[in-house]
Amino acid sequence: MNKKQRATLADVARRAGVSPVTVSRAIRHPDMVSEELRERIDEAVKKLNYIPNHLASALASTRTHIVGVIVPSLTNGVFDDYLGAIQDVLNPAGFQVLVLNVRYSEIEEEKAIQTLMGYHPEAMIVAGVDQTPRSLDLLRHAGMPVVQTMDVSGAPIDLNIGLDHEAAGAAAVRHLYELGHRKIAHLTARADPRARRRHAGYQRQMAAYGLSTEGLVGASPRPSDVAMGGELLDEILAQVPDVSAVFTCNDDLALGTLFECQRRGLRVPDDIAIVGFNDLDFCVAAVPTLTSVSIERQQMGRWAAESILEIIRGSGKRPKQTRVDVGFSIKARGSTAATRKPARKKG
Amino acid sequence: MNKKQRATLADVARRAGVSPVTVSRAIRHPDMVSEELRERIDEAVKKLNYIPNHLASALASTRTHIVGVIVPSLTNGVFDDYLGAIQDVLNPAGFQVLVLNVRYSEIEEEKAIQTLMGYHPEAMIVAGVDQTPRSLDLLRHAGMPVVQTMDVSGAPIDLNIGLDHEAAGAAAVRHLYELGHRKIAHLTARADPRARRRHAGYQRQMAAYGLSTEGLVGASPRPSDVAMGGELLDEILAQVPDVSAVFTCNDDLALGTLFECQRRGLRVPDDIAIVGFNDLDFCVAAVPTLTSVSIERQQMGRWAAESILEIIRGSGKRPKQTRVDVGFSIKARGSTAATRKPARKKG
DNA sequence: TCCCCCATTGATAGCGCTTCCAATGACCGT
DNA sequence: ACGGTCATTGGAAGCGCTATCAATGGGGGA
Repeated sequence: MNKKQRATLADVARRAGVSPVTVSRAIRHPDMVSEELRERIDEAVKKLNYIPNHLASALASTRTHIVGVIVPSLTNGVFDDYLGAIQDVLNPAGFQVLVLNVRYSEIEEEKAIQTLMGYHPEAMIVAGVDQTPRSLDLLRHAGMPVVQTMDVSGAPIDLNIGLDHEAAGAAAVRHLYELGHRKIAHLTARADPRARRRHAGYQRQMAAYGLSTEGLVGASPRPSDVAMGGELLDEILAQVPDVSAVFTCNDDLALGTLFECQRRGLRVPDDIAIVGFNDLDFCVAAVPTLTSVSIERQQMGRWAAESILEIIRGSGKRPKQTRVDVGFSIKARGSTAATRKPARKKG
Repeated sequence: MNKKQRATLADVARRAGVSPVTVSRAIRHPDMVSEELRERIDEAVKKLNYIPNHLASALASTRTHIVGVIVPSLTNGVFDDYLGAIQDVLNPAGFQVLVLNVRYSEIEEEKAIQTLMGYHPEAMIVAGVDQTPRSLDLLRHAGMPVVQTMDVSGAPIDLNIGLDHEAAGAAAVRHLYELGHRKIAHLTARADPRARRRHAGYQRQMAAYGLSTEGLVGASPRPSDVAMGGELLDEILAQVPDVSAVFTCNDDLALGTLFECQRRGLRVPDDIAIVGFNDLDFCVAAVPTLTSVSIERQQMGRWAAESILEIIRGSGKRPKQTRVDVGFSIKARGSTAATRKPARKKG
């Protein structure tokens, strides 16, 4: 660790015997500088280990080339795929993605938006549509493109891509109903707004079928993990021993449910059918394979990033499409395969 | 989206009828400003929705309050816990963590380090000790504290906290050997340097026991996922049908292995024992529960962050300890429970 | 009562870079 | 040979903020 300050543009200029402006140009628009100087400058850059100061450059040009992204979690593969897609579009275009993880906390999200704005990003991508009034206000007056993803409820701030979680929850119930299930449980961990909508969809569809949900909803305030799936299933079984299917708010809980069934000797899907949410990679590997609601997380990320580029490059022109519902699809697998007959109890 | 520029310090000053310096002070050192002015300024800040420009402030003060963190992946819970711990220390101290995910690519890592340095972070935390020569050079001359985490091999650049993956790999083998296993397989996905060391430890320990590893190593160049665990187990079984135990380079593969056993009707641990790595949350939920090598990812993150704060606050003084081996521990669970007797084949 | 000290506020000078415009000289056509 | 054009290069100003030091005035001690 040498204590000497990092080299600046001026240092490079001095060493190459040119003016600072020329160095700046040689780096950003090499074709505007004669070959001779360019080489001399490149050499000086190497020699001095010069790395442009992004803060100074951003300040002077009022172009930060930063896009702020707020995610509520990094614990599962969902946001990894999503972020990956965003970066794959933005990085090659010369933009840096600044990610803040707010761990499903509205207060952290408010702070994160504020922090992010301090960096003057050129656009912002936030997950969900349920920001606090203060957050909404900040975003609305941010003076930059804002994309809300993952959800399509309500009136978007600006651009919006997502899916209808209420419909997805209802569809999961429908899937099970059509397979003959009537006692359908719902398990949900610390419920973010989207999980809550899925729950609402479950309730609505159950009601539409005239089915009671009493004793069939297992909820925990803790963040979800696999073990919780088992715990919540325990609770349900204690109240409704003949529950025949479980729809969980995410795949972790689905996996935990599957394990708990194995532990108890309940056959899946014969005794209990399971539907998860997100369609993470382990769904196809599990035994039996897990039915899950698949969502287009990569597409959401890609679209958000591409729309932003379009706006920035088009100097503010709005893209023709500002709102997209990417839908969802139920990947029907082993955990909801048609069963020959009710095999347990009361059959 | 209003197009008008964001308010600046000067705008606030004008509105409050004070000088810009006073506004700056009122925001950063409120107790240095009289109550009356402070109130007037606060009001102006609110009214104008003023958010300090972090870039300008960092440039002027040469304090960015940024700590750069490079992670090789976000796909599993490992780096989530780690990042969470880092943020929990750094954020309250007024530092912003800038995370770059390099997806296990050395080239991306090189670029990420360069990018990060453009932001003039006050410290850097990188995962692993296997940076490219160019990366090492950049980090060594970065003129800031650098913490390498997750591994302890070789000569650290600066600070270092991690564990000995070679020893961990060997310990996993020892655990299985002592339970009577002799045909111990190793499964590994796209191998980052740490996974490679675990593999080396496996090889060393097998050799120490005089055991052959022929046909017992399943490797894939693809990034790991749960399904791959099954595929690799298939390969092993094709070559060594009487394999009795499997050590995987991570828990995803372990889970996939478990599922594959279930699919094939192989009993775990009676027919095949399994040891994973990382001890992710699902290990305790699986049936049987999965034995795994537990690592102190939160502690590594916390220590890295705390050491950085210590150095920054102590104006460069080195902490007494600059290198820590946090070790590892094998969480012995159901998947390696002692079996009564060899139950399959050749028994 | 006078002076010193401290608390409060402001003026000035950059941080490292880019934008904008001017200056230079080579080359061209006529 | 001369004005004009283009390709290069440099100078000056300033992005929004903070560090530094100066200026102001009130209060307390001698």
